[in-house]
Amino acid sequence: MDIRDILEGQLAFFQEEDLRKAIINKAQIAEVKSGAVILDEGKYVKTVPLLLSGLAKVVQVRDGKELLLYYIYPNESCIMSIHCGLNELKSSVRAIVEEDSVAVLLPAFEIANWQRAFPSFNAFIVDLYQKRFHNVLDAFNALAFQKLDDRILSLLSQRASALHSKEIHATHQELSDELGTARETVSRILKKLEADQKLKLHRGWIELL
Amino acid sequence: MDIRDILEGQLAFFQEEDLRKAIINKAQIAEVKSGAVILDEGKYVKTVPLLLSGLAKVVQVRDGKELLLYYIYPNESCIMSIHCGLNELKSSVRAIVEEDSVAVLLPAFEIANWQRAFPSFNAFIVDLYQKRFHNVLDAFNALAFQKLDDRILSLLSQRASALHSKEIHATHQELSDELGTARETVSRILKKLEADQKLKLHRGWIELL
DNA sequence: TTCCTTATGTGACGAAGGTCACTGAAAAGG
DNA sequence: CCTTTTCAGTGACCTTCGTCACATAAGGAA
Repeated sequence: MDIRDILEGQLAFFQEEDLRKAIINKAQIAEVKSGAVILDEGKYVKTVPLLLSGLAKVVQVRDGKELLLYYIYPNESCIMSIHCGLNELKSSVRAIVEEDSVAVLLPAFEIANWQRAFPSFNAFIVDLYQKRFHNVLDAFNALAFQKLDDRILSLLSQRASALHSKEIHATHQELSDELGTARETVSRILKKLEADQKLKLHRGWIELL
Repeated sequence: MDIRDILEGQLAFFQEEDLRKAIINKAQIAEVKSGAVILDEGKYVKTVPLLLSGLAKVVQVRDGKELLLYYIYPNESCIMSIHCGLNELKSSVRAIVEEDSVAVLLPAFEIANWQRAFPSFNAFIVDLYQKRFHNVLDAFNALAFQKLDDRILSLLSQRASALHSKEIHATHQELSDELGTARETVSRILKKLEADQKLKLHRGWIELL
């Protein structure tokens, strides 16, 4: 089966055929390995990734400290890329691939045109803004009102549901990074949560109960 | 001069005449006093306010604690109202008028129609999402990476520039509410900032230096 | 096995802020 | 003026976390 046909199918939520054609003609397909940085702070945006499969996360970075904002799921794009592309801004966040992914790379300069020309593309962007706005508000709330043990539990169940599995493969260090806190603190709290029968600890992975 | 003419002028950034007409026909004008709550958490949204003059703030509330998200300036609307209106969601935030304001109240059920029919209305909404997204990210960053003294200074200069004045009329209690912190702490830090010649304290107001 | 790397556990200590309990000073309203 | 509110200042103490300094333990690799 031709790659174009696969794309045509994957992009069915773009109703206009002309739009799908335009995307297939102008965009590239990229396989991206886990750990790759799709978008980095301080950089200008040339292409906007649209995730076909896999998983990516968007984090806020500041003097070494990283803080999770939200995840990008298949059939979603990175609103910060679009945002920066549209306004020729530098990114203030970093996007990192969590699981090996396949993405369509849309040229940034076409975004505004497509948005003007195709209602379903505009709807796609507005919808994305809405979702991310919500995500960032949630992240804000977590930071503002929840204590670390709740935030850790939330993060774990978020990851569990993202990967459809009760086993989260991550080190305490990785978790503490996403939460913007210290590894030791995460270890201590995880120990407490284990004592409370909420989870089971293993080297390198955690089992939610 | 007729109120309709004033409106026509104020709404000039909506390019389509049909849109301006529609707004003038379907919308109400309201004068809102300082302190009024335009949008409250847990409520459904019937009308979307578009601020003509004045100033409002949007805060996140949780068990009594309030936290400033961003301000709404003239010619802007409340993205959370739109968001909730479009998706028939309950609000999770509260919007409070800071300075006596005049607003056009747009019926929520028309928003989606107008957005579909009028490019400039769509652009208005997308633009608003962008701005607010940015604002919330900033709030998130402040919370995540800045210490209280910086956050207090930021808040004060934000308010100063919003009101075009170096005198901020607010009690320590009000400031601590917006920052989600304790009044005593704000008092202590303000004292320190005064000692550092960054500002001058008075009863009920603060002078930025 | 043995060695090495990486992940985790733990104690001691400190800093930032929140909480409580007052004190005193300014305005506002009789 | 005098009384009542409202605002602001202060000390003592507590909690949550971050930091530093190690001790261990689990897997790999040789």
